[in-house]
Amino acid sequence: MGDEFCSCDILHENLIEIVKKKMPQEEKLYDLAELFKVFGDTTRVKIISALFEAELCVCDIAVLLGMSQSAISHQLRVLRQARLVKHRKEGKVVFYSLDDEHIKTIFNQGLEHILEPRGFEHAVF
Amino acid sequence: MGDEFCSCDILHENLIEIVKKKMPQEEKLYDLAELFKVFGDTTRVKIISALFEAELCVCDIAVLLGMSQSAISHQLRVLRQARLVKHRKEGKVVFYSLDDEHIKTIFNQGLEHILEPRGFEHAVF
DNA sequence: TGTACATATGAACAATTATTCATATGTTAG
DNA sequence: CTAACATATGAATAATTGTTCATATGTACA
Repeated sequence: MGDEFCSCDILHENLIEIVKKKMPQEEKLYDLAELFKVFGDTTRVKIISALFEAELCVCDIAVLLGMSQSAISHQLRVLRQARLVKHRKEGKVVFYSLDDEHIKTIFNQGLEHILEPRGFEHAVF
Repeated sequence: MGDEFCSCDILHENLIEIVKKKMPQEEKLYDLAELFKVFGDTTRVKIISALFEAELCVCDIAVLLGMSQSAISHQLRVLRQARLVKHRKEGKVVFYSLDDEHIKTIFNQGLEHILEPRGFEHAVF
């Protein structure tokens, strides 16, 4: 190995302990990663972005994104399980809409981040 | 197929057009998904969460998370490329810290979402 | 100059995940 | 009850991605 110990550990040992204590529970961080995983797919981001504008049925979304009904339905299930969208049934048709205010904040902050101009440190030459 | 058309399309045709026009560019949505993908991994969420508390070197993080130096280094690269962390070199040691204010908002909104009590619609019996 | 050490990186493997295809469920209209 | 339709879902496949292992880079110090 050789990965286990390094002089650096000794130097920052206390700091590591302090940080460890301040960090949220392991389980919370796991759930948080699961949540962001849901945002981390182009199809789902597009669906969310569409539902930002209006309530839509499954078929609308499929047409809008040019994808199969099945693919959309599978992704809507993921979004539902993460409680990001809610659904309303009207006869055969199921309408989906956003379920949460946090989504808008997360989404917009994400957009702001990617639109931010790059500093020197990040320049890709 | 049979997925291509449905009566539903005809009903909401106008709505689809309106939504399509309002949605951000395809490319932006792709980048956004890429950004969230970076948040969507337990190891990286833990790293971010640790850097919330203090600037740390690679080795500190490896010890803190009980993972190999290599694994951490690979993940730090991903975080760097997404401009979520910045680094500062001091001799052999490289210190990492958070690079962006949006991260904190995104992170906290995410936490609020997962900590939110579940409504009836989402109850898992 | 050479050794020790912190970090970075390439390749390979294992695990996860999105989409497709086929089919099931549930609702409406005849 | 049956046919038509919107949506959901299971299984399989294809693509993506995280970690490991081995090794490279670059800095400090003797």
